Amino acid sequence: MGEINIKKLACELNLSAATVSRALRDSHEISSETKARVLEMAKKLNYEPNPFASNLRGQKSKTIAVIVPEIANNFFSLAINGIEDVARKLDYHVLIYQTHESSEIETSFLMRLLSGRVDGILISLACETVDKEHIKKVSDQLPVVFFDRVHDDIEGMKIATDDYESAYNAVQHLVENGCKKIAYLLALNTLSTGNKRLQGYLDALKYNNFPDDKNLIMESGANSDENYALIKNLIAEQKPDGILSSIEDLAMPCYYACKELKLNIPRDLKLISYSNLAHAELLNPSLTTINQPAFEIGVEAAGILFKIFNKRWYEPNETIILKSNLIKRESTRGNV
Amino acid sequence: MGEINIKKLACELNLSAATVSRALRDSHEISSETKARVLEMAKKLNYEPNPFASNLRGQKSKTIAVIVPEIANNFFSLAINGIEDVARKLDYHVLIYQTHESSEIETSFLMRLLSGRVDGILISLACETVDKEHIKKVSDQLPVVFFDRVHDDIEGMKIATDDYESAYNAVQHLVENGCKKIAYLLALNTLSTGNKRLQGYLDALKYNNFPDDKNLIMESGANSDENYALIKNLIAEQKPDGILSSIEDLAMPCYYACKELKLNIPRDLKLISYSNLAHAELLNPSLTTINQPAFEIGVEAAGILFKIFNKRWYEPNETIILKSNLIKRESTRGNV
DNA sequence: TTTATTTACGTAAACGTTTACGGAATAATA
DNA sequence: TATTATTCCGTAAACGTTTACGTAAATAAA
Repeated sequence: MGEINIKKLACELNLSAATVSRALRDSHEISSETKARVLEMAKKLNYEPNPFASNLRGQKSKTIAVIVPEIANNFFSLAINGIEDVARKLDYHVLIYQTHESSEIETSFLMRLLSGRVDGILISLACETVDKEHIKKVSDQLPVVFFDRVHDDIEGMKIATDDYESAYNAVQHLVENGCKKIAYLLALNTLSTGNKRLQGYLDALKYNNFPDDKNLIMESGANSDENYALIKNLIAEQKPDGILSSIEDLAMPCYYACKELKLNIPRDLKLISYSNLAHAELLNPSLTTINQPAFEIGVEAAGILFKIFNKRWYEPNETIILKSNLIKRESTRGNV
Repeated sequence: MGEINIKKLACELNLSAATVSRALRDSHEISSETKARVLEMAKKLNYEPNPFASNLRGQKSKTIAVIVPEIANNFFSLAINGIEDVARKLDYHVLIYQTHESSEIETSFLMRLLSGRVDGILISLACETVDKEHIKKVSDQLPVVFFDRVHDDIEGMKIATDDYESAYNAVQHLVENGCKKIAYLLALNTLSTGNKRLQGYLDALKYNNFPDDKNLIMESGANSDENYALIKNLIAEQKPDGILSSIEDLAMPCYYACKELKLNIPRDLKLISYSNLAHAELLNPSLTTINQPAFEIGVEAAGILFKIFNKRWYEPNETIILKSNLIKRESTRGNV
C-alpha cells in the first residue's frame, strides 16, 4: 500500500492532480518549472503511480504473460531469460505460468488472461492434445505469439526453429559417421514441432535408402522410469547403432541404458539429442546436441509481440524460423 | 480488452452490477436461483472480472513478485517452479524479475514494486553489495521473504539452507577420502550465504589441523574467462588435492583445467561443488554435489509469504533453514 | 485597441469493480 | 393486526489514475 498517491502529491505542491499527472508524463501543456517541481517532489516522496488505476483508466497493463510447460528446463528458462531482458528494457512486467504439459491447466490460464490482465501472451504449447477452440478464443481478443512448441493448425504468429532441417542434418551426421540403423526417440508428436523433427528423420532415412522400420521409433512413455525401460528395451532388442532423441529428457536415459548394457558410446551407439542441455560438453562422453537458440527465440518472440503492440507488425499468421546449431561432440565420433 | 464487463453481464440478466458482483463472490445476500443464473451467464459469456478494477477497489493484487539473479540457472528455475506451484493453487499470479547480479537493477525493481502492483515479494539477493536502505524501505511497506541468497544484516523472514554445515561436511568428506590440501572457490562473499559456506570450510580445516592458507582461497573474477584462468592458475600453482566450489559456475572450469593440466579427477584432485547442477550424475567423472532443496525452498518461501498475507505468521525476523544434501559421486572417490 | 492565439493549469468524467447503505417485499413474531 | 426480522436486491460512492474540455492570463496579430 503505497501511502502516497497523486492527490497527496498534488496537494503538497499546490497543484491539481491533473497537472501532476501531466507533468509526470512530460506533457507539453506543462511549464518546465512546474515539471521540475513535480519531478523533484515525486522523487522525494518516492511516488509511484498506482498501476491498477493507470491500467484501468488506460486499458493497458504494461504486462505480458509467458506460458511454458516447465520453468525448470534449460531451454525454457533461457527463453524466459530472453523475454525478460526485452521486457525490462521496455519497462514491461512479465507474468510466468507453467502448464506441466497439461492442456487443461493451459486452457485455464488462457481463460483467466482474458480479463485484460496482460496486453499479450507468449506461449509454448503443452504436449497434450491442443484445445484449439480456447486458444482461438484468446487470440481473437489478445495478441498471442507462439514460440518453439507450435501447432500448424492454430493460426497466429510463430517463432520456431528449423526442426525439419535440423533433424535431417542430424541423421546425415550419424550416417556420415557410419551409422546403419538409426532409431528415433519420439516426443512432442502432438505438435508441429515434433512432427517436423520426425519427418526430417524419416526423409533422411529415405534419402539414404534405409528401410522404414517402425520399430526404430520409440514413443516416450508416461514417466521417466517407463522411458528408461522403453529405451533400454529399444537398444537391447533393435540394436540400433545411432539414436536421435527429440528431447533431452530421453537422451539422458540412453547413457544409463548403455552403461547397463555394456555398450560404448560412441563406438557401439552414436547419440544426438535436442536441445539445450546445460553441460552437454562435460558428459561422458560429451553429447552431440542440436542446440536451439533459446535466448534468441525469447528475444525474437517478445520483440514481435511488442511490434504488434506498436502496430509495427502486420503479419498475423507468419512463422519465423531460427536456425538450430548441430554441435558435434564425442557421442557421434566416427569409428576410426 | 475483454469486451464483456459486469455491467453488460448485469444488463443481460436484468440485474444490477452489485447483485452480479455479489453473486459471483457467493455472497449470502443473494438467492441461490439468482446465483445460479449469474454463474451460468458468466460462464456462457466468458466473463472474467477486470483485475485492475478489482485490485484498485480492493487494494489487493493477487500477485507476487519473484526477484532472482538469473532465471536460467538450475537452482533458481527450480525454486521458481516451487513458487509457481504454490501460487497457482491459490490463484495467485507470479511476476518474474532478474537482476543479473546488479544491485542497481535490483533496487530499481524494488522501487517500482512500491506502487502496489504486488502483494508481496520473494527475493534472492544479487551478489553486488547490498543496498540495505532501499530494501528496508520496501520491506517496511510490503511483506518480503528472502530465500537462499540472504543477508544477516537485513531484517526479515528468510529461507536458507544449512550453508555452514554443508560446507563443513563437504570438507570432512574430502578429508575422509584422503585430501590434505583443500582449496576453496569463493563466491557470494558479499552475502551471508557465501560467508557461512566459507566459515564452514575454514572451521573444518581448523578441526583437521590444516594450515590456514589464504592462497588456497580463490575469489571469483569478473567473467568466465577470467575464472578459468584463475582456477587453472590455482591448481597449477598451489597443487591442491581437493577443491570445494561454492557455486557451480566455478566447478565446471575445474574439469577443463584438469583436462588441460593432465590431472585426473578424482585421483589427483577431488572436487565437490554447490549446488543443483542438472546432470552432475553424467559428468565425467560424475560430480559430488551439495544439493540444495531448490523446489522446496521455493515452496517454503511462497508458503510463508501467503501465511503473512493471511496473518497466520507472526515472526518478522526468523530464518528457516532447510537441509542440503551431500551427494557423493565419483569426483571425490577415495584412492584405493 | 480589439481580436485571435498560445500557454498553463483546473474541473470533472471515466475506467470496472466492490461494498456501505438503504429499501421493498416477504416471513416471523407479538 | 401491528410490529419486527429476514431476505434479496438496487443506488451510489470509492479506489487512483488519465484526459477531454474549459478557462484565465499572457502573448501575438489585426
